[in-house]
Amino acid sequence: MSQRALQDYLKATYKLSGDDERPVTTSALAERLNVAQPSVTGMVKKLAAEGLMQHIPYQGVRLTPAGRRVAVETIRRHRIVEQFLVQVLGLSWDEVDAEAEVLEHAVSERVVNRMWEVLGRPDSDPHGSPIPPPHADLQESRDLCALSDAPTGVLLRVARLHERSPEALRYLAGLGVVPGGEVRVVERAPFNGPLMIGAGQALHALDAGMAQAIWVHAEFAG
Amino acid sequence: MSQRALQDYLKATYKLSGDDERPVTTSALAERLNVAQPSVTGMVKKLAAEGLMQHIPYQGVRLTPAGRRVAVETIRRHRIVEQFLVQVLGLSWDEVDAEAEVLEHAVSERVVNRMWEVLGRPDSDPHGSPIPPPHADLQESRDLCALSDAPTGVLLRVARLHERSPEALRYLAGLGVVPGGEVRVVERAPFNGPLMIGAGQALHALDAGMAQAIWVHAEFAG
DNA sequence: TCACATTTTTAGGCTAGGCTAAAATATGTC
DNA sequence: GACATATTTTAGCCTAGCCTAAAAATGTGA
Ligand SMILES: [Mn+2]
Ligand SMILES: [Mn+2]
Ligand SMILES: [Mn+2]
Ligand SMILES: [Mn+2]
Repeated sequence: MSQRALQDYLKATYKLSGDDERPVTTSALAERLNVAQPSVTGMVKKLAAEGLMQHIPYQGVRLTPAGRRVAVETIRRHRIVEQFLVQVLGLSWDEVDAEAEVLEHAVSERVVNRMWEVLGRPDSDPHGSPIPPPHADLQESRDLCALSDAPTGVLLRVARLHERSPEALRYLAGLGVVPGGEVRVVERAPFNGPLMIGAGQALHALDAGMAQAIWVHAEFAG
Repeated sequence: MSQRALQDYLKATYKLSGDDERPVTTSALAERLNVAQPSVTGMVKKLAAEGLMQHIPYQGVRLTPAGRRVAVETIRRHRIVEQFLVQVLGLSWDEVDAEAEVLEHAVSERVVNRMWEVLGRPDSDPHGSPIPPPHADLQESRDLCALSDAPTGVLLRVARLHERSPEALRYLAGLGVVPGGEVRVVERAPFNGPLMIGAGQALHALDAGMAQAIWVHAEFAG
């Protein structure tokens, strides 16, 4: 198996599985990886044979501890590369994801750790996602909740942005929604409708899907 | 075709072809790329169909102008990455070649040009090989000759080291042979035998093959 | 509990980039 | 100019990673 395919499958499984490590369907993987469902079934069998996944036919897949380690190391490389591209090479934070999606498979452990050192051992990437120390595990969403699930009226601090398209990120930044910034949910339309959010002085309508990509600190003692 | 295969084949052809752009045999490519000869014939046909090479069966291959451009851009990325790994990330100059061999296919034009700017637009890599400006052509061995062809007794300045193994590079550095350093050919054994070279105070015997990897300025006005 | 819609896997095929063994071509020697 | 030898190409095969269409398993609701 190519490193690229292997790492992308494990990473996608990890991200879809969540902190509670619930099983992931092959169709969810297919959608996330932009490949057909039978392609996923084929790859999943190989990854299971390698001991990186557990596959229960018709049920779904789960990462083994070994698979989880590969996934976490790949995500760590991705985030360090992103931070490096922004801090050292001056690329803009909304466009580094695509570059990192390739480079995460090409940088060696030595190179990525040197990057991390040169950056001063940062603990998060340009989108607010955590960077663990070498070989450490990753706790993704400690004390965070999506803006779509956040209480109304409370002042909240933005922790991370999960949206990957540069356009979406620039749009959110234009609204004042950036990691470390403040937002308030003013009103929530019923039936999973758009949210009215306050950021700075202004009030904006925000699609519910986009609100899921915005993670805020659950308790904001601001 | 994958970018990786395409770029490595064109790069190898460029390097084996030399400044006079003489035709390259498929067996020479096979040896350089560590693949079997029939694999090269197959790839060469595809690259010729893409307009990147001209293939005359049983004779050899030559790069087209388009193929040469791809080769030069790939070599440029390789050398900028090497210099960046040494200068910014602190890797040692004898071990960056292997890293660059992978990264040269993964860094985008934007990233490599930012690296070049951050480095202060260097005109050579850690081994003394030239780095052209963006989109410029490459003149590899202007006024250089291999130590194996250099005149005896004359003080020479080392321009570049073509050897790729870290062990060989460290050995040469241990002898005092580094880009920018000085050497003198004291004696040359007949039948392409070893050379006696002077570097600093000391005198060393050097294999003729290794002497081919050392390029010196043809006229040293030192 | 059984029919039906949905999800997943299997079956079979394709391209890329390798391989070995056999056939074709080129070259050096007499 | 003919032949032996070396080089190169062709033929046929393999694995990886993708695809579509068909078959099988799942689970829903009457
Ligand atoms: Mn990736
Ligand atoms: Mn990120
Ligand atoms: Mn390469
Ligand atoms: Mn170099």
